[in-house]
Amino acid sequence: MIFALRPSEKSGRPTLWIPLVRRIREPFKGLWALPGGPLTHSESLQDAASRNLRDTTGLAPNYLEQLYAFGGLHRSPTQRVVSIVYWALVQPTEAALADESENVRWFRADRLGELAFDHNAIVDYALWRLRNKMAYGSIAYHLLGEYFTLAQVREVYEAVLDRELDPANFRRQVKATPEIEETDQYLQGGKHRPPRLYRFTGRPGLDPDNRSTP
Amino acid sequence: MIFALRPSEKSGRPTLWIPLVRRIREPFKGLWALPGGPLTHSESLQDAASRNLRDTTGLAPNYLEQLYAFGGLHRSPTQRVVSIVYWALVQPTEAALADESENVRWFRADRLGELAFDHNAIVDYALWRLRNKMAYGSIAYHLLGEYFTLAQVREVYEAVLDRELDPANFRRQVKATPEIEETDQYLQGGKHRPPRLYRFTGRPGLDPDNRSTP
DNA sequence: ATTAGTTCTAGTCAATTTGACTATAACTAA
DNA sequence: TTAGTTATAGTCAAATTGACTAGAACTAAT
Repeated sequence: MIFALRPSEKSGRPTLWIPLVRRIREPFKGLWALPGGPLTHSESLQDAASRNLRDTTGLAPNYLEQLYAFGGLHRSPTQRVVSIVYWALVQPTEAALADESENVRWFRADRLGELAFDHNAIVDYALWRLRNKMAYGSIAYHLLGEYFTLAQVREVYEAVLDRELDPANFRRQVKATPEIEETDQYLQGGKHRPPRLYRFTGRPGLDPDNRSTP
Repeated sequence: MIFALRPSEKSGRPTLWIPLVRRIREPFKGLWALPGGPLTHSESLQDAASRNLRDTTGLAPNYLEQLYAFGGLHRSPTQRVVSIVYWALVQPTEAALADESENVRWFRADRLGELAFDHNAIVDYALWRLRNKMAYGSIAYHLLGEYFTLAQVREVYEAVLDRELDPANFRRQVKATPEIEETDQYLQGGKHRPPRLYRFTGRPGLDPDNRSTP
C-alpha cells in the first residue's frame, strides 16, 4: 500500500491518500482493493512488492518497507491466502505520475468505503504504524520532495497525527535533529515572508531482508 | 525464536538466552538453528508458530508476536524458502519446563556461534527489535513472573540494553507508569532489606492478525 | 546485643526539555 | 504607505531527567 500527500478538496491542506485498484473478477468483483500480486520464484519479497506496484499503478516509491504478514484462515472466501504486505511513501512529484484510470484511483486514507478482503484492517494497521513511526523517527521526510520548508514538515505531521502543532515549538524540535540541513535557498511565491528551504540528509533505515542477490 | 532470562554462569545476573535445535539433516547438518516448521492449510500464522514451538521445544509462551517475513532468494542452498518469523518472551518458570536434550539446548543470545541458514541475521534483528521495544513500551514484564521487584525489572533492562541504570531514577520512572501496580507483599530471603513486590496489569498489545477463526 | 554490610527507598537539586506565549522580520497585495 | 500573512527568534514557567545524598530495613558476623 502506498501513501502520498495530496491537497484536501476542501481546505487545500495536505492530507494522506492511497491508490486502490478495482477488482475485475470474483471474489469481491467491483470493490476497491489494495494493489498486489503474486510472488515468483526468482524475486525477493521486496522486489516482488516493487514489481507489483509498478505493474498495477506505475509507481516507483523511494521508501518501501515491510508492514506485516497477514495469514488468517478466512481472508479470502475461495482459498487460503498469505499476504506479505509492504508499504511505501512517495513524494508528491512521483505520486503525480501514477496511472489513474477507470480501475485505479486515489482515495483519502481516512475516508475509505468497504474494501475487498480484509483490506480495511490492513489500511488501519498501516495508519497506526505510520503514526507511531512519525512520533519518533524521521519518516515524514519521505512524503516530501528533496527541498522543503519547516511549515511543510509540520503540515505532514498535522495530517498524519490529525492535530494541530505549535509552529514555533515544532520548528525548534525539527531544527534540533541533526539530519535536517539548512540550505541557503528560500521558497518564493507566497503572499508572505519567504520561508527557508531545508533538506533531509538521513538514510531510510534498511529492512533486515533487502540485501540484494549476492 | 524465544527469549528467556537465565542467570549468567559467571556473575549470576540475569541474561538473555534462546533455545536452539540441532540440524539432523542437510543442509547445515550438525549446526544449530532456530526452531521452526511448516505452515499447514488449517492454521493461522500465529497458530503455526505456537504449534511448531511446542513440538520442537515444549514451550508455550505467554507473549508471541510476529517479527518479520524473511524471503531472500538464497536463504537456503537447496530451495526457495520464505520464513515468517515469530518471537516470544517466556517467564522463568515456563522456560525451566523446556525439553532440553542432545538436540535442543539454551544459548546466551549474545554469544552464539555460526548458525544454520541466515539465522544469525534473524537473531540480530530480533535483538535489535527487543532493545527498541524495551526503550519505549512495556515489554520487559513478559520476561518476568507475575510478581516482581523493581530491581528485577531494572536487571531485565540492564541485560537487554547492556548498560547499568541508576536504581533510584529507574524506580521513579517505573513507578510513574500506570500499568505497574504496587502489592502489599515483600520478597523475603535476601541478605538485606526485603523489596516490595509489584505486578504488571497491562495487556500484551495484540497483533493485527491474531483474531482467531470465526 | 551490637555492629558491619547490603539493598531498598525517598528525597534534593541543577540541567535539560517542553508547552504556551510574545514580538519582530520579511514578504505580497491593496 | 499600509494592512495582512507567515516566518522566525526569543522568553518564561512547568515538567522531566540525571547525578547524587541519606535514611530505612533487613542479614550475618562478632
